[in-house]
Amino acid sequence: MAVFSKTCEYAIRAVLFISHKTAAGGKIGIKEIANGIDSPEHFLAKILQDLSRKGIIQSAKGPNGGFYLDEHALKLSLSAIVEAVDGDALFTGCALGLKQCSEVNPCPLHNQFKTIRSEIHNLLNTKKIGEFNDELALGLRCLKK
Amino acid sequence: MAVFSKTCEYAIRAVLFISHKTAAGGKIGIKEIANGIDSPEHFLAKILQDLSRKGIIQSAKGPNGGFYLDEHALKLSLSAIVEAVDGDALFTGCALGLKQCSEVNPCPLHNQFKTIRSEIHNLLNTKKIGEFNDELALGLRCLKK
DNA sequence: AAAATAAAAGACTTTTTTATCTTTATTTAA
DNA sequence: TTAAATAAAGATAAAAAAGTCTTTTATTTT
Repeated sequence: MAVFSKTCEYAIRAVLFISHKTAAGGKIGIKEIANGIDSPEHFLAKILQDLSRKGIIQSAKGPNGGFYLDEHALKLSLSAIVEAVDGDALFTGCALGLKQCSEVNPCPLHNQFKTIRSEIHNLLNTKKIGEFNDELALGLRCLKK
Repeated sequence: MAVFSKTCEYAIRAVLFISHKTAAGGKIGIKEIANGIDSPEHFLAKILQDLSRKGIIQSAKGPNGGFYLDEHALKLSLSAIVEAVDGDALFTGCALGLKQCSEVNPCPLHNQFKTIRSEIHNLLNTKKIGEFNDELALGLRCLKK
């Protein structure tokens, strides 16, 4: 199993791509995004529509339209994307799938995974959408293949 | 997204249950296991058949038959179960799903997730199947609900 | 040898995830 | 005000994961 769903992988890659490509203002179209992150265009469209409805990214129709990020969106952390797409199971769920697993009723892996989950949550909370722009511009980080 | 697939969650819970229930020798049947970990019986049967084929657990047909663990199996770590069921994507895959993500061609989250992945791998490598028996016997750890 | 027991195997169904294709609505610019 | 551009929405489809049910095979006990 992967850490994130395919949908969430595409979502994160797309948002970072939009951030990087529109850092100088302007918008970017779905075709260019799908191509830039190597994802199926129409499937990605659905994902971005959803993120747009949830206010995580912005969009505009018509000529010169496309996707972009507003001031608010730029300050969001990666966990906002993950929670919007995959929910909070990764941060709060039991590793062994037990609904009632808790401090007082722990599964065998409860304590160990509590630590790991909080590390993941902390990492995704700390990393902001816009903070990868520079390295992406320099070609030091990859979002496709 | 959860950390493990549902199949893998059942697999881990079932193997720990078998270990605990057969610690004194003897075998345990699929019905009792499914009931003990709150999983669908026939679905679990398939999972255990697979683990049995792969030598991670043992089984015997006929009256007084059932599932059990041999000497070798008891020494295995949880990562053996995870790798058998979910493969090694959790330990080696790119968080953003990029096939060619690597040290020289890293995704934006490569370094952070390298650490997290190795912590998970280390945890699962360290924990042995038999080491939960005592706490399970004392009712201090839960495998169902 | 027959009956009973229990896992193994096979066929099938349902649900979820991932993906594709077509049509509609909105906006801009000529 | 019409044509072009572009996201939004809807309808399917394909693939994978999860779950169920039935039949077969192997083993043991009587």
